[in-house]
Amino acid sequence: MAVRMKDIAKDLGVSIVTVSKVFNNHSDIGAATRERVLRRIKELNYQPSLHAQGLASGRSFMVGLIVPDLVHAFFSEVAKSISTVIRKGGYGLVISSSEDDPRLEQEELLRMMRHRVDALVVASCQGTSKHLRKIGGEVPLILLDRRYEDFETNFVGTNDLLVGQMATEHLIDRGFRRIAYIGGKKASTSLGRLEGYRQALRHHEISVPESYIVRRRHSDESGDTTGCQAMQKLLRVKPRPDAVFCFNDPAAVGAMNAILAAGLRIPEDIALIGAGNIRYAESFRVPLSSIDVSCNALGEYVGSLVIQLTARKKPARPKAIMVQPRLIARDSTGAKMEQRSGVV
Amino acid sequence: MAVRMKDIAKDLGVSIVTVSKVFNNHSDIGAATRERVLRRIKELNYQPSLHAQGLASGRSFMVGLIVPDLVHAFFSEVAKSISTVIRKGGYGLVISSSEDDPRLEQEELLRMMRHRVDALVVASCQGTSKHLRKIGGEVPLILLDRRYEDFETNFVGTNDLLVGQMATEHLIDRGFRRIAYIGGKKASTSLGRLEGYRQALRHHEISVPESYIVRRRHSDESGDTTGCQAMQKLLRVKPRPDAVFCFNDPAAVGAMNAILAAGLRIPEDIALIGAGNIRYAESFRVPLSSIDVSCNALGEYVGSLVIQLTARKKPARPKAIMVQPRLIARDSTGAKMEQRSGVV
DNA sequence: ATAGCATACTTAAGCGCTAAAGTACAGCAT
DNA sequence: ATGCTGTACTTTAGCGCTTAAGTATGCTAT
Repeated sequence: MAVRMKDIAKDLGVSIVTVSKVFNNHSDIGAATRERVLRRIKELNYQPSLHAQGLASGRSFMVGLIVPDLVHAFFSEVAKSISTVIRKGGYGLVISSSEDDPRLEQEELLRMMRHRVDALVVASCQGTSKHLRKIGGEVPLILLDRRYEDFETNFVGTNDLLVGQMATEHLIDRGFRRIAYIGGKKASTSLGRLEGYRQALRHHEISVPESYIVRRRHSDESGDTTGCQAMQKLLRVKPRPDAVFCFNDPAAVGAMNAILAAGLRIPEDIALIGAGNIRYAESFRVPLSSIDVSCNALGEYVGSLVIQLTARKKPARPKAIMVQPRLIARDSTGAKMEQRSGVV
Repeated sequence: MAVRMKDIAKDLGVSIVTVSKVFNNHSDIGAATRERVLRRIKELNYQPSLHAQGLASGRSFMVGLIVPDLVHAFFSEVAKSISTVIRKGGYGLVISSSEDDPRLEQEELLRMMRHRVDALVVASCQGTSKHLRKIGGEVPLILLDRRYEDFETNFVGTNDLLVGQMATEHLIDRGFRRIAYIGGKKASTSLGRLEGYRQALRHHEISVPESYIVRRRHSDESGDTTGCQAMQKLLRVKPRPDAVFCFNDPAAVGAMNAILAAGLRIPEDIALIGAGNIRYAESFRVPLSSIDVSCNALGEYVGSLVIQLTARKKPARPKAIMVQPRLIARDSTGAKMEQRSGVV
């Protein structure tokens, strides 16, 4: 088995607590002893057992993160960012994916509770906030990206209304009028962006048939497949839309494939805009216009919130932090080719 | 704090051990008591502390996974697959990313040791096998995707020689002769694929200048940027290559951007093939030919190996499992447009 | 009637650590 | 000499669980 404090203590003829105190930088240890212990720790490459530490101290120094899909570049990018930030605070990240399945998410939530994580970050795909409310009572909880109307807790995400407005406004700007929407069924991101889309259209007194609005489940896990199916449905609607706003980029990729497979051109026949500005967005068959949400910013907000929440004992008033979205116009909306950042 | 066995035991007037035995399905508990305990467990939504379980049992039921880059679709796909497989065996997955930085990888390795993971899966970016050898002595270790000449341990990955041969053969088949290679500096995948590339060329008695072979560091984390830079270098070589084999898909995307930015066409001016067949490979600006490596197969092999390794106490003879690669020809090598699987 | 045995539990010990309380001793003032 | 202080430790207890080793009870075979 691994080296224990006990081993080091025995080797040096001191008590276990002395070793513990050296390791945790307590002040009441003499310089000479400290030196000896430190050397031995290094020699044996001692690594404390997180099990024991967690059990004894009541803190795990672990943060849990549950996302709907790790392969979705948006979430892995955010995960990376969160991990980098909290690592500086001495926290580790336990990542897990719900595959956009509420049941699996619930299981993973419980698993995180078993880990006794010090804080929990969830991009939830639950239909209701019921389970999360319960969890929120036990451990500091931060909702990521998606939130619930009836559950006021810490939230870090985007102003989705604005995302929807910006995307739709951009399409209107570019002269499109028959603008369709592809979104998810439950996620608040989809709802917020849909509302923004509707407001923008209303503001410009553009009306579209309800059949222009297609919403599907499993919009994040394998969003491209769903996006493709949704687009195929839209292609059958008369009059055919001349532009589509997809609530996320994977869906937009799927839509792109469907449009091109139908022999139509982007943006000449149908323009396309997504949201998230994922890695490779500019490298798709038609470089994809998107509403950028800074993953780094999200990760940093989450990270500092984690530090805050774990520091205080009294539950603080829930905080909602929103990252401002930003339009990135590319070919798929006929915007002028901008310099590709991938080209150095 | 969370509910403990102690609470349930007190509520029911039984001993803690009785509760533990019910929870772990021991046979020596009466049906009535079992029933009562089970009900109370459910009522209180009891979740055992992994800290305590791990400490007492010496097993953590955790598997560690360290990859160079979570945003690289190949690794997140494999992570997903591994997680799915080992979950069935009662194991959880702790994922962490090294950002293609050997120092960070070493830190994460140590963190995993602190977790006392029951097995460790690493797609390593270390220059040498030194640290990994040490780790391998302490916990069942599985190298994923990349291996070391001088370290015979469990390995799950691809036949890289074959990957290189298949890609190069395909380019030769398609009539290209001035074939360049873009790869990484250290990773065994890059070395193996390079060797396959060389063998294929030799076999067809094609010789290329050494300047056709470009190798860069950080080929996985942000591989697209590196691929782009490498391609720019290749574009300056005279005579210009008419085809490029990139050792992974992100690099190929970067190369693609560089070629198109230079005003050249794919595959008319330069053909391109990658490896990994990542999600979206068919959705890039030019649908990308690639050598497919089944992420699911990798995940399943890793998963069953984990189960095997954790089951036995004696260290078994190291196993090397290789997934057979498969050519997926798309537009970027001028292959006939195949049906896009994204279109249903 | 009694040993033998299975059934259904409990008690005891310990996993590796931490936090709190205790102790020994030197140096100093009174 | 006595008490007081600070320094440098050690002892004790306990975190929540598991494993192994009891123990009490009723049932069966002889």
